[in-house]
Amino acid sequence: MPELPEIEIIRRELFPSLVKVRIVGLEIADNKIQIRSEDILNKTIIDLIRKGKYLFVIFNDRSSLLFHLGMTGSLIYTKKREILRFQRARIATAQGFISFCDARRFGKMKFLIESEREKVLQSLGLDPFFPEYTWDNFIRLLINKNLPVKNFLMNQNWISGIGNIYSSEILFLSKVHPEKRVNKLTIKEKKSLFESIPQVLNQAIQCEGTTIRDYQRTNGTRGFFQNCLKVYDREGKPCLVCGTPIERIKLAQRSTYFCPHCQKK
DNA sequence: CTAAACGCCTGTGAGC
DNA sequence: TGCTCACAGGCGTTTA
Ligand SMILES: [Zn+2]
Repeated sequence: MPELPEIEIIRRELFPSLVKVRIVGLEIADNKIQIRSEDILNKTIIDLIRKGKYLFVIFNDRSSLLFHLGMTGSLIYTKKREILRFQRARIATAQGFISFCDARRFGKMKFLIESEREKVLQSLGLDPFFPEYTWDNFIRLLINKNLPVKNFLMNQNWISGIGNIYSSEILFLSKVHPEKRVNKLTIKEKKSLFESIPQVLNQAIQCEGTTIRDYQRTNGTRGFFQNCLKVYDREGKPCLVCGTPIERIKLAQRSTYFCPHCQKK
């Protein structure tokens, strides 16, 4: 479900409800989640950090909870204790409840001490909104890569936060064909990609994320960037720039959408 | 080493 | 209505 913009929206929405608040309970309804209540009970949340598609709830002793929402995960905040569909875990705070719902159970929820969190953060590639996202660091990543640029964008070890929807959108804005090999990109295309990545993600954040089927904000409502998608899920529909029908192909076993006229190999 | 393919999970909607 | 199939915002592991 969620890529960088959706996680960032969730982080911003949860922040005022969680920071400076104490954990008072934990209920787990899925044996794939292994957290002991005593790991987090009575700790106070001091920050919420996002990198790529990961969200960390940081406690006063620097330990943290890691959340990754997989394909269908959501974090729903409620004042009262509620039974929600596909709920895998529920955290009670002094103020309310956070429910981790996730139909396909690809998501992750783990307790980490500080050094473990550092390791996860280190393993993730450049986040497009971190200060390390610079032109020099960006082009260094492209060296010696012989794979389709779409696959490159989706690999979280190089750049973190881009998934299947936004990779197609970024490539359309950059006018780059998704199958173009990274080592064949022109300098102009590289520059265009470098700029399009934060631009598309930013627009999606302004629109509170993309809800096509599963994504929900923390109050259960939908985002609206799905109304602004230029190519994703628009197979056969006219390109909004030139009118050519949008095509769908498979790359890395994932649907990939592009305009064959605006995005030449 | 790099890059591609597979497997994990469950739900939904289209077509027959 | 009921069945089957394709498909779904991801990623860790296995294979080539
Ligand atoms: Zn076009």
